[in-house]
Amino acid sequence: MKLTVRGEYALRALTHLGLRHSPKVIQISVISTAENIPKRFLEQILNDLRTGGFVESRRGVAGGYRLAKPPEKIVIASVIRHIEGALAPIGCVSENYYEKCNCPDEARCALRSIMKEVRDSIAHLLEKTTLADLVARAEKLRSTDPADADFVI
Amino acid sequence: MKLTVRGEYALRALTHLGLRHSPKVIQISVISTAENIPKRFLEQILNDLRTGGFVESRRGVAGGYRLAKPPEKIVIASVIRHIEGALAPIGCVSENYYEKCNCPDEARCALRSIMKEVRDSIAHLLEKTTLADLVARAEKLRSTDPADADFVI
DNA sequence: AGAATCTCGATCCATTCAATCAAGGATTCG
DNA sequence: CGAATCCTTGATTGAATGGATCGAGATTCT
Repeated sequence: MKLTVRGEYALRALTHLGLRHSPKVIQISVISTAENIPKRFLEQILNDLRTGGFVESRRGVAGGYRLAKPPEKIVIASVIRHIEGALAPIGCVSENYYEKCNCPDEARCALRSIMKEVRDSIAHLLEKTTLADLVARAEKLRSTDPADADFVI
Repeated sequence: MKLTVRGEYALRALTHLGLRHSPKVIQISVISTAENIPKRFLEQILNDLRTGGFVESRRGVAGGYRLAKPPEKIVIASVIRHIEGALAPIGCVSENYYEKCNCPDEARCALRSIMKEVRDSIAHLLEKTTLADLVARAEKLRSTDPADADFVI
């Protein structure tokens, strides 16, 4: 699994929405400045998250985005799969995005068997983690180290 | 971590050499045809593995490649790091290829804390796996399912 | 109507990947 | 020695991907 900037932005935006989860919507520009994400790019990403069913939008003057379901129901693995594609380090061990590789005999490929284990450990971790966990961590981390916490330039 | 075709080829070539580990060298063209890897490309990759200290070469008529050290000493994580770069899914949690990310506060980034766990589980798995393990798996897999094993077209 | 905001497709540029090519050196065998 | 064989190095190509921006259109509120 490789998380591109796109995926990173998606998860950071979701965390932002999760921390302020409510029926009220939040504008792209607010998230953009708070999270330091290029606005136009974030636009694309939020739209993508919408078609994936993770957020919902409201247009017009008081428009913006909010989560489409409670944070506990948003599984990180699903988000990454939707934005980035396979979790697996190589196509031939992916469950959701399988691709045949060109090795002589896939069923007896030793590399494949190792990579399968890598995939499983990644998937296991990310399947059990939800946006609620991310939000909880964010809240916990926010309160740590209050000494430096004030040093925001 | 994402394994490109380049890394896949590198590990398959190493496995090939590992299965036939001896002072005698094996030619590029032999590995190329046996493993179904484009010869010119494999040339590049083996050369790269040589500068990484994983294999050594012998020139001339009876030239070729062999492992530079016993399979037990060749750690898969090192190979992947040399060929592909970071194991971590995102730069800001990489131990060997750290890159700062643009989130407002890296030390309190919830995403980073999750990705750190992913990185650790990947690294743990690949650090403890050596080429000897890969070879052992290959040998074990070779003997399974002997019914279909003969059907090589 | 008009302003604010999301929507959606087109486009751009830089980088990476996979692969090939070309020229040259080194080595060994006969 | 000379030729075959093979490694070495660097350049290059073509396709795909990633990051980002733009512009016009649709929607909603006031």
